[in-house]
Amino acid sequence: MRIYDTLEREIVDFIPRIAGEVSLYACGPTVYDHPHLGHARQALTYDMARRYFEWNGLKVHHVANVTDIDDNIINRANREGVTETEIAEEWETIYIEAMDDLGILHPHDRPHATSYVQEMIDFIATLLEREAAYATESGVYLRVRSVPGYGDLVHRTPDELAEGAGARVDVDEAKEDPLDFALWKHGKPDEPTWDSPWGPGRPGWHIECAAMSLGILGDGFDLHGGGTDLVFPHHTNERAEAIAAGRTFSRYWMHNAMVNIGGEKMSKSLNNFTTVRALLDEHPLNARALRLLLLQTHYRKTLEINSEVMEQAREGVKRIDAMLRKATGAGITLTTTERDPEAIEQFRSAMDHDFGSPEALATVFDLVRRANGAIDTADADASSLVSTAVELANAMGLSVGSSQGSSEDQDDDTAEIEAMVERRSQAKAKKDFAEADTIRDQLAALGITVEDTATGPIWFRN
RNA sequence: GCGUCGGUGCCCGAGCGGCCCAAGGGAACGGCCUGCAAAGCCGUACAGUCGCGGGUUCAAAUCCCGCCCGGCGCUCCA
Repeated sequence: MRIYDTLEREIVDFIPRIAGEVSLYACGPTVYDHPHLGHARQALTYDMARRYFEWNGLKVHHVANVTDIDDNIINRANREGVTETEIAEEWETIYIEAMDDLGILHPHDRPHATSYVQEMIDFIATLLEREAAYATESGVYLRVRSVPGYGDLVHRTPDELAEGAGARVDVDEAKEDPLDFALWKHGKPDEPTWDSPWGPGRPGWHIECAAMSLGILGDGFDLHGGGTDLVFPHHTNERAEAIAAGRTFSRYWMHNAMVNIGGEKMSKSLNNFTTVRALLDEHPLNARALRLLLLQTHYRKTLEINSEVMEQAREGVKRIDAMLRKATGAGITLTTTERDPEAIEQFRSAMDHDFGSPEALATVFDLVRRANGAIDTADADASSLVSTAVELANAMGLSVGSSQGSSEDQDDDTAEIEAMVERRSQAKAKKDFAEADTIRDQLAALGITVEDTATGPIWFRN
């Protein structure tokens, strides 16, 4: 397995800390608003990675945090006149529901910043002991220039980073250096606080991820991921905190590219975002179509999402579904014993190269085409081709053939539909095509498509 | 401005120096199948070339240099 490592800035061999196991930390959301397509891409990227590792038989420990205290949450709580906890809980629930609907596997651990305050305090105490941090009247700060290799992740020296820093950030006169950032902020009125050796206050920046990732996964864990916009300052500073504390941090860094809309990054601040919920509500196939669209684009490439590409992706999903429908109609059942070894090898080879999901998916679609042909000609290979296609698609979370969509609420009229399909067959047998077509139109009006196959008609909901 | 990533057919988008006269998906066109459809299969046109100009190499979409254009980062941000 080879992965593009942001730190090395090249594709490197990925060798887990413990053979056969992968520890993965993917920065999760700050919960104060709807997740948008950018969050979906982030979550889907690491879901893909995790699924692929697991498909390969690796034991994955996937950690994704929830940041449940920060300025945005405090601001929203004050604006709405409720507590920070209420805001965080409300939006975390909405976030998790959205991710569930996207078919994203739950991380094995979902730590909350507010549950790790003591660990953060201990962490900061260590930094002070090592003189990598200092206290002022406003809080505790990391002495950034004391950290060896600071800026390596963004490939900038502290001096280069300092060029813009003073101009953009309010310069706190008490800080030794403009680059230094708060590890602990002393409490202000109208803010929740925790007791600490430095007085009541709250955690500063980046420290929650450093404390939680090392706390749960331990030193030298394997892989740390997030969006490219987190490389600086978030990941750079998390890493600095860990190094300054004498810890070994993540050994590989992965960053997914942004989702663009209208040529610009989708983001809260630009207010140009589409929420996951809005996309999901727009079409029942969109959860799977979004996953397909993202998988068809390499995770490190910026992707523009609009209604046109979503429509194209939905057609792709339909193509895979149609194959399975056709196979089922022809009496083919999925097997776990027969496989197309060549396709499996191609798939694995593509994914092993820095998660080459677009190429991996190309082998799936090749399989779909070959399977369709085999079904048409009643070829003996049909069953293994179909099974392999379904297995590989599902390895990427495309939910082929599972209880996708709304299977439970569609039972009430099934008998009626089947009766109509039967009447149409009888009409066809009597060569009463006008009647047959009338029934087909009626079914279409109910959102039902009927397809005639060599083994009789099959129907499905659009 | 500095840093970084990218510019491939009608659209999306792979392509890890020779297996690329460039994958896969979508759309289009023709044929087969069908009572007609749908789905599917087969085939065709699309990129004679991979933003532009140089260079390295026996060989470049793939490496190097310059230029043009765009994204992202330098600020909360997935």
